[in-house]
Amino acid sequence: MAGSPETGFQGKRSLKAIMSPSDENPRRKRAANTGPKGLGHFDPSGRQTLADQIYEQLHHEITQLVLKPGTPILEREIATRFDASRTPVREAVLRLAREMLVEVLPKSGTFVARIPLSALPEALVARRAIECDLVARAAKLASPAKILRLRAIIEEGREAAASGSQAEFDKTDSAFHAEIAAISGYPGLWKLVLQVKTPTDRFRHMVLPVADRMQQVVSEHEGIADAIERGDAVEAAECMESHLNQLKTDTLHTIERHPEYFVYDIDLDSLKCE
Amino acid sequence: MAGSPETGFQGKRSLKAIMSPSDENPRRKRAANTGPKGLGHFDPSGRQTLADQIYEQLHHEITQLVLKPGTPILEREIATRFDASRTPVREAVLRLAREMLVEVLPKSGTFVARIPLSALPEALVARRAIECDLVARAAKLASPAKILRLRAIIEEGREAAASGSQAEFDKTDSAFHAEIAAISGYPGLWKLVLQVKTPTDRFRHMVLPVADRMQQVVSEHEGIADAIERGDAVEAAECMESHLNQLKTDTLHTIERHPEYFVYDIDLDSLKCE
DNA sequence: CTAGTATATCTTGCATACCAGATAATCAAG
DNA sequence: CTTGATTATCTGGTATGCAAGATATACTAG
Repeated sequence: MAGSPETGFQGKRSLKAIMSPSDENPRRKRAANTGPKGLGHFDPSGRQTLADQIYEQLHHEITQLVLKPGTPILEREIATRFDASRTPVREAVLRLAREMLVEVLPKSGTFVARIPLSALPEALVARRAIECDLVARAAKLASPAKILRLRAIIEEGREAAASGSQAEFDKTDSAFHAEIAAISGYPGLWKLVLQVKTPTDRFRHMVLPVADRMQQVVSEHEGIADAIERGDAVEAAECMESHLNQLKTDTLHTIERHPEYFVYDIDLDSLKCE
Repeated sequence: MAGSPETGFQGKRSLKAIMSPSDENPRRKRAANTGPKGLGHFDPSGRQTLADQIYEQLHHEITQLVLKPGTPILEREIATRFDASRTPVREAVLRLAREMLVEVLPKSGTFVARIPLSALPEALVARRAIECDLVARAAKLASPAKILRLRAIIEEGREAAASGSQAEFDKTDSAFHAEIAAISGYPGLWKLVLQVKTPTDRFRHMVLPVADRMQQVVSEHEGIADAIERGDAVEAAECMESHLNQLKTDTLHTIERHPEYFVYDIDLDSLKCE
């Protein structure tokens, strides 16, 4: 799961606008575009701009820790790498800057950002608050069909775990949580979670790959799905909470192993408590 | 509250990097920038780029409903208005597009976005989930000093309400909720709330200005502050929830009065339930 | 050898120019 | 009058060029 949290708000015109009949001006003058009139012109629009592609690639490389914190980002170099000009690269870099994935020092340089320590507990709190709420709603609303889709996703995850493909597994993990958001009736909130989730994703990739963590996640997902199927909102929320709490494991140890990857904007000790 | 939800991730270099002493190359060649080495170079940096200014202005005008949904955004026109080129304007527009405040139809035009109906309940759910959690934590952590700051903000709100200044009042409202996030120990999560909050802000500006709504909000804020002061987490969360639930009022009525301002991506009826 | 200064050369921010695609006005045909 | 094709013209996406500021190296003075 690497893609952009939100694809933006682009779409294709679908309906012709109404002509304004009376215009005596002999000069051919294009009238102001009247804008989208039709309903539901939301178009996920396979159309992808160059900037989008560059953004996604860089986002992927940064979150997967291919590009390590501190690495310089040369706009010019990226441009040639993608055989494009600086403009779309700059667009992508600016998006990454707003997501705190890169830091840009004006007139100096751009670098892959270190992870602010504060982002880790914040991500935890936010995810718990939102996802526990969503999963509880999902438990009350789930239809058999939806539950089957959930089971299917879990099964994909089991296969990915068996084949040891971390990347593939991560995708199913995202899909699982996104599907719960969808079942709960608020699919749009998943992209909110995606935003806060990013720092923890980067973090996860620097912890030693623990062998059976994937299988453990699969069984936790099953527990959540079971609770949803039973319609047990409280239990579902509790499962989700303990599932998310697993993110805390190895935190301190990992930070000690890669101290140069973090920004110490909060006290290290505050990570221990709670 | 109109400012950008997040200022980005820009900062000034503060520490000189270490020189690499051995470089026999007689040609003057500037070595790659070594990037930020010092800790905590986060610099809110009064420095504001042209694009930032344009973004903030447009953001303000859109959320305050000065620019109504459907209004065309002419990059060229905006550029001349701000006496700048298209480049920074484009930057600003792209940011607005990602926040769903404008829709850009490639090669056709850019328009102030209509409000997706789905965004309203989503904002409610997200805010309840996050802010109820935060206020409960705040209730457990609040120090007398923090509570005084909260009271001060409430008082500012009361004055703004008395003078009937909606804009001023909105600022204090944002400040109140932001302060609670700060007290809870997760100030960064307020910007998350700001994101989902935007559509409801636009919505609020098209409902007839109800006379005493501001005073009512003040007393609700007081109730929340009281609960926090007593350290009653449960009561605080409940107060916050009912406070946020007030956003639902007049929903359907307002939508009927301005049907052209919305995108009907979900069923109207689904707004009634719950 | 050390410390401070000067300068070459990099960087990002902004301005301008160009292009393909989309729209609206006009025209032609039924 | 309606419908479809034509074309001028506008739009956003991209490429390129210039300027101000920041850094690393070379240089100078002690």
